[in-house]
Amino acid sequence: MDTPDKTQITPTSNLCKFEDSPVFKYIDSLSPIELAKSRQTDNGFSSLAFLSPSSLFPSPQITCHRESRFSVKRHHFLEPLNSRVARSGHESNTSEEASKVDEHLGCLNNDSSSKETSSDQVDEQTNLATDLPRTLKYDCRSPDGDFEPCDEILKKTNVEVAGQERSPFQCNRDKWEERQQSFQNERNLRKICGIKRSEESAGSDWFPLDKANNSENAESGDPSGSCKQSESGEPVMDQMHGILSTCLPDELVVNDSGLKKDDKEGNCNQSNHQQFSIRRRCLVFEKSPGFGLHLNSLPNIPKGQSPLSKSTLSSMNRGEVPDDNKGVVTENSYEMPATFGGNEADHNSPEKKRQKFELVEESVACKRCNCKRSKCLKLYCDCFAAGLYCIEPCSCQDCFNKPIHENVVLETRRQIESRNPLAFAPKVIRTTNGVSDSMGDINKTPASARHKRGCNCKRSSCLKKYCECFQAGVGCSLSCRCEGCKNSFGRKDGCESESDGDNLKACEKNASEKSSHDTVISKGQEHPNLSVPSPDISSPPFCRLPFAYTGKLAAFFPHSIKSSPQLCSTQEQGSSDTSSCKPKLESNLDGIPENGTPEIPKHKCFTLVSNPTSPNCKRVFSTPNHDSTSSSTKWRSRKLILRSVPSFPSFSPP
DNA sequence: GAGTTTGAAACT
DNA sequence: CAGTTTCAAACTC
Repeated sequence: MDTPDKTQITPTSNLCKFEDSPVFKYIDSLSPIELAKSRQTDNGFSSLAFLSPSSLFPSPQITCHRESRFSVKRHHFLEPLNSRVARSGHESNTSEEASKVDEHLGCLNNDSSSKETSSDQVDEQTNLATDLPRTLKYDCRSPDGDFEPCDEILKKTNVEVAGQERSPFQCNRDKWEERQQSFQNERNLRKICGIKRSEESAGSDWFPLDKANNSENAESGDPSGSCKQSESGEPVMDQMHGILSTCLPDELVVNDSGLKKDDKEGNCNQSNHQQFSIRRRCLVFEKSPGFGLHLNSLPNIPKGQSPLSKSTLSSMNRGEVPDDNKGVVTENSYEMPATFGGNEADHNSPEKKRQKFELVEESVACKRCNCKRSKCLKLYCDCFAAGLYCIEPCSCQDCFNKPIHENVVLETRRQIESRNPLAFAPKVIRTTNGVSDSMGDINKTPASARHKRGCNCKRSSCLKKYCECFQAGVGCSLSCRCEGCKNSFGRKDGCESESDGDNLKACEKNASEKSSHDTVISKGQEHPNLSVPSPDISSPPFCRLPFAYTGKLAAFFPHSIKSSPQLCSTQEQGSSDTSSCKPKLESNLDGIPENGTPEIPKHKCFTLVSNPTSPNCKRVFSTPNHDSTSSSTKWRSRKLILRSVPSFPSFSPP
């Protein structure tokens, strides 16, 4: 009676088939159209993507949610009655938080056992159950274990369909199983490591995927004490990656490099899993228009408190995931949105840490809001705008920006982002290392940051905190429409302000060089292979490109930027990063104005700055014109990002 | 602390 | 896209 309807099954099967295939994955990533499609689907799937900001809404629900939906459907269609019965209770748990996992472990295990026995599982399945720890089993059954059902479906389908679709299914079956296993492993890992950690990692580092292997592997061995590999012998990471690809079309191909690398290096499960988790989160984040912090609000933070403690506390109070593992990570929690593209390298680098710390110190503390009529559900609310829940210190009234109203908050955010995808993106692109100095130079402002959209001051002369630029401690830029700008951090028109004549000259010089750089960059893009990843490259805190992509991409084009002494003079690290990734990307986007700063002449300024700094590189590429049409903007951004993939053929597996 | 000013956000 | 309104922070007293 539950015999799966072919029509119903087909889509799923096909989906698996396509996504499983490495070739298709690769093509998928290369094809903007396909990607856009899938994204739209995802978007429509749920607001999960939007919810993704782990820092804010650390709840594992996000991940589970997506997965669960997948699994539930299949269960209904394909699962044997007994299986469903056994699992029925389980499904209800799908949306439950990971924190409750333990509570259901026993139950789940039972379910899993029953299911495994009941269903004609392949030996692999059995083996998997045996090999995997309890938690893993749980995972299999858990709502998260959508893949198991899928696997079953596939198997059944294979039997039923036998000749018809046998080829495709057979071809992908193994992969599916592998992915399933890897998926389970990941879940297990997450359990072991603690969801929070993965979330933190997600919020903090994207790049870590690669680097994490080196550092984390050593530091955090696999709790289980063994490096796991899929039965097929294929590194779990690879499988996981495949799963990701399947489930999360958004994943950048770039990640593959890291994965592959991991595989080659024989990293342990934990790190891999962590990374995997991170990626997943990243993926989700990417989908989200962006959970950015309004950095301009950050400067308001009183400095009496310890950045770390403060940030941590803030995170906890606000319902964010506290960063327990890394002191520096606190920043992430705070910046979570912007940090989606965090770079592990940054964390590892002492200098980067210092910079981050400084940044945190500067901005972590969050001023409490005092909203009275907005219910803290509008961008008027600093907390809301920063992607944070209001907490006790807030003096707001009728506040809805609280975890208990998470749904409301998320929905509101979604709406706001639908209007303006960048609404929650960091307003200020801060370059601690001077990455955006390229831009800064152009603008002649000493501040190594810029307000993404620019201010619109009329009477404050940009000398008071009414001015977002001033408030953020950054100079005005060409993006600003302020009148009578006297921003002490840098006037929009002048390379003066604090800077002296030398700066002015430098500014001009930089501008000219910038042009040349652009040229170089363009060439580099044309010949991406020529670019060589730079190990030293670390993205500035503000320049967090989602996924490993950021780091990698940046790594590919540091040279072009560095070629300009001035641009890099201040701080090579960041500059290389930002510039590298930006120009590169921009080249791809030729003719496409960057979001929110369309007025800025690309070739004059590193308008790109806004982009690179953008919490999500995707945004970086989105066109300003599309701001109003959020969806279209998103798609385009993603397309662009994907297009950059070809630049890294060597890293991305075919 | 109340009132004013300011500019971003939201709305039309 | 421009103009207006709403809002909350910044500021002044």
